[in-house]
Amino acid sequence: MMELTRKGEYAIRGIIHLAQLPPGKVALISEIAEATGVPQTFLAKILQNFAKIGIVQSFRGAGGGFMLGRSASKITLREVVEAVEGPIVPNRCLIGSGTCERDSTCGVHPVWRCHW
Amino acid sequence: MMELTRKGEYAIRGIIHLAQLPPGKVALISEIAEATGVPQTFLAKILQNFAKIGIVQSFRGAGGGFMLGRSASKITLREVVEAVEGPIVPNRCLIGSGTCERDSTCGVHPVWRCHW
DNA sequence: TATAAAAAGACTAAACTGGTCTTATAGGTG
DNA sequence: CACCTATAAGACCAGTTTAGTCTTTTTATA
Repeated sequence: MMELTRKGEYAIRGIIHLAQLPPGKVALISEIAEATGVPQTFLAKILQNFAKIGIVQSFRGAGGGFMLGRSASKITLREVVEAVEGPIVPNRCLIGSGTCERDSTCGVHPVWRCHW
Repeated sequence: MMELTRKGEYAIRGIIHLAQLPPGKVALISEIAEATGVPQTFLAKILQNFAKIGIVQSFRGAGGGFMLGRSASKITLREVVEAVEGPIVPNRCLIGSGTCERDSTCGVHPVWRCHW
């Protein structure tokens, strides 16, 4: 199934919710979870990860919460998806040269490479 | 990981092997498996499935084996991939209307739909 | 009939998915 | 300082999927 996982779908929903907030406003995880219909602790994990790579900013303690780490126009859907799902690439053998031992003999490799 | 599974990769290798044979020639599963570096019983499953949907033709008994079910030019990579991995669609909510209960309220849906 | 080959189906270990739960830590407030 | 509010971190878990293997059956040929 070449589909997003739940995690990917949830990540997008969360980011979009944050993007629609007035700039500078922080949102509680409980609020985001409720609005997006995502299990709160699961969404928290996702956003915590995003905080590490700068897509969102998090604030602990009273008055804390989450907001985007930079302006929405500088965050791509692809970036969000790849952050949770890993690189969008049709085949492992394209990730880097040397990762596939069939690289030199397999007739499929050059085709993938050319179309990607 | 938005990647092909092993099964998808193996399927492609198998089909390409068959496509490179002289037309009308049947290949033993053992031969295909060896040439493509795929575990034989696993590849057999894949090709047996392809036989059911007509992508390949199979012949049992002595002198049997596999060949393409139609000319290679009429078989698309997408068809092969979708046959093993399921439909290539980024999000479950696009599969059919009514499959997602957030359909009417979710701001993400129309975006997906429009770009797909 | 013997043999060669695919077909079918049961079975398995390991990894991944989609979470939950508990504890720790950081920041405000009185 | 004490207390409360929030995120952070990490252990844990059931269920599903992946990537196979193994055995038995069926079919075709010589």
